[in-house]
This record gives sequence, structure tokens and C-alpha cells, in this order.
Amino acid sequence: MKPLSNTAVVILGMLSGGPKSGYDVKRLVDHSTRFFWSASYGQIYPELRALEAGGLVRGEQRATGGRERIVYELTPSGEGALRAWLTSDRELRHEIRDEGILKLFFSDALDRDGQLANLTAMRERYEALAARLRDEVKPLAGKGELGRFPPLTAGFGIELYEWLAEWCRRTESELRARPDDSGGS
Amino acid sequence: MKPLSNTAVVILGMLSGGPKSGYDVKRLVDHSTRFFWSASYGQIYPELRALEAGGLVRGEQRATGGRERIVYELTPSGEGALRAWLTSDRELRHEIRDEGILKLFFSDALDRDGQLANLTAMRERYEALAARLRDEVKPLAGKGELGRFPPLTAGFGIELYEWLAEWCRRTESELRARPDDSGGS
DNA sequence: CTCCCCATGTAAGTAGTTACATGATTCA
DNA sequence: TGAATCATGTAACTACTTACATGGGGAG
Repeated sequence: MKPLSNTAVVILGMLSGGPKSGYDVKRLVDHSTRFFWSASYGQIYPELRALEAGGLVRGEQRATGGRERIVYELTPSGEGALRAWLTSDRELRHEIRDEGILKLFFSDALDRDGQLANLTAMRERYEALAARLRDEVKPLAGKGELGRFPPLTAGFGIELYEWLAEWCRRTESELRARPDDSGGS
Repeated sequence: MKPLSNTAVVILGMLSGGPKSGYDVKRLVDHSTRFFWSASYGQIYPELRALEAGGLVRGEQRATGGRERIVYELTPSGEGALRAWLTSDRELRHEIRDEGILKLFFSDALDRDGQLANLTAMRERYEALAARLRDEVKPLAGKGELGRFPPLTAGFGIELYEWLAEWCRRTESELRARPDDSGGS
């Protein structure tokens, strides 16, 4: 059988903490894995149906109030698939897309003020991300049904973004210390 | 006029160091921006044509040997567009996709050996990336036509991946130091 | 001369986002 | 009782990757 998509993994993982609707999964993702693996409704709902077709999750219609919603739970083979993924040793996908660094890369074309402005914007972005993790993710990660690794990864994120911000700060000072020998207009 | 795609920016940026073919651009990307912004042929070639249609680059047929190739160079308005992007203050896109952390997040379901195995795999991945940047990217970044920022970003990447590897190492020791109280099978 | 790799490019498929639609609930 | 917001979901689009095709040049 073909390997799980990462979206599928995220869903199965979230359901391993108890039955949830697509909406619940999305909300959980936004407050936990978002900073290293995000997912949108447009992926989650279709994937839930595909997983149900494959027998990895089972959906149950619940008429809570008037509005109908479907609550999904893991089946035994869903649990098996999650565990298989967790212990497989396929190459780990890793990818960064960061416009800040991209700007930095081409910054020789700017004068020093422009260069500094970009570095500052980049730093502020990282600071904001660190703060957000601290405020939104860390507190929730502790309470979850999921154990001690979610808080660990939240801590990882915070430290990472602080390191990134610190790198920017360091580079800003170095830049300020040098003469402006750039090719800016 | 609508804002440049990031692929377009990468292309314009690379051409700002002199005329290049699509193949050249791809090769340059693979040896410089790849670790924070990659691009594949499937994006580069169509985007080059779109940029030419928009007047930001100009392509010239060169029959080098038998095989025909098109070499593109920046037009003045292409330079302008690149500079406008560099100085714009739109929100900076930033995104990480990392299967290693994703595994870690759900690792409460594993026993400690499984957890350690994943951390180790993750660390080795980062170490390999750091080494690769050191070997392939850093040396080239220095020689380029592009100034001092490419080497700066290469250094950034190396430090980043070393920090990441170090975090894994730290976490591995902490994990080894604790009793195995996990829910592994 | 023939085999392999370099250089060039396209087409098809996958992954992911955004914009929209709609009913339910809350609350001023 | 209307406005805001929560909860649910779909459709259309954009971005990106992969697999393939093809011809030339160099190594043996």
C-alpha cells in the first residue's frame, strides 16, 4: 500500500488523542504543529474522506444541535499506519521557504539603510513568531492528551525563533560597524 | 501591476549577476539559495517566458555548437522590479516543513529507543545539510559576481543547521537521562 | 562508434492555499 | 432582531515536483 501523505499523518496523529471533527483537527494543527507543518481545510476534509475510504478512520454523523457534523476516530489499522510511519526510516523531508533570507541574499544591490531595514523586518518577524509560540502554543501543548513531546517541540520552536532573531541582531550590529561600501543607488 | 512571484524574484536576482540560460539559473539556485528557496525547471522555464512577455528580461537565441539555447538578460524594467521587491515592505513569507519534528511531535506513542532513533535521524539530517552547505555552497558563494551577501547567507545556513543538530544532541542526552516512562508498545 | 552524461526543456500530476458559501449560535 | 462570529465544508486556483523526452559532446 502506498505511503501516507504527511497531511494524513497529521490527521491520524491528532485523532490518536481522541475523536475529532475536521474543524477540530484544523484548530489543533493551528495551535501546535503549524510552525513546522501546517494544513488547510482544503487538504484536511478531502483527506479525511480518503482515510475513511481506506479504513484508517471511521466517521460518525453527530447531529449536535441542528447542524450536522462528522466526528472521526482512529481504527486499529489507522493506529497501525501511524505507528508504521513513526518507525519508518524513509528520508526526512525538510524544507524552508523564507523571503527574508531571500531578500538578504540579493541585498548587495541596496544601500546600507535598505539592508538594515530588511534585517530588522526579518528579526521582527522571528520575534513575533517566538512570542506567538510562547503565548498560543506552549500553554496548550501542556494540557493536551498527547504527552510530553508536544511541549518539547513547542519549546524547540521558541528556542529556534529566538536563535534566528539573535542572528539577525548580531548581523545588524556587524553591518552597522562596517563602512557603507555597497552598490546601492 | 501584480507583484512578482518569488520564483520570478529568484530569476531576476540571478540574472542581475549577468546573462544566463534557464539551466544556468537552476544550477546557481541549487548551489546558493536552495536551502531557503528552491526552484525546479518546471517553474523556471515557464517563468522566464512570462518575464520576457512582461518585458523584464530579454532572451537571445545563441547557437552554441549545434544545440540551441536561449540566454536571458535583465532589462532596465527588470532591474527596477527587482529593486522594488527588495525595498517593498510586504509581510515576509516564512514557512518550515520538517518531517523530523513532525515525528517528534507524535513520539509519545513510541518507546524510548524509537524516540531516540528519530532524534538521531533528525540530527544526522541536519549535520548532512550543514556539511553540504560547507562543501558546496560556501566556496561558490564567495566567488560569485554577487557581492558579500551570498556568503553571509551561506554562513547563516551553516550556523543554523549546526544549531539544529546541537539541539537534537542536547535533547538526546536529556532523553537518555530520564527513565523510560513512555507509552511504547 | 557507442555509451553515458550533460544540457535543455515539457507535460502531467501532487500539494497546498484562498475565496467563497452556508447554517448555527451568541450577544448587544 | 440584527450583527458578529463560530463551525462546517467545497471549488477554484496557484505553486511546486517528478517523470519523461531529446539531442549533443566527450570518453573509452
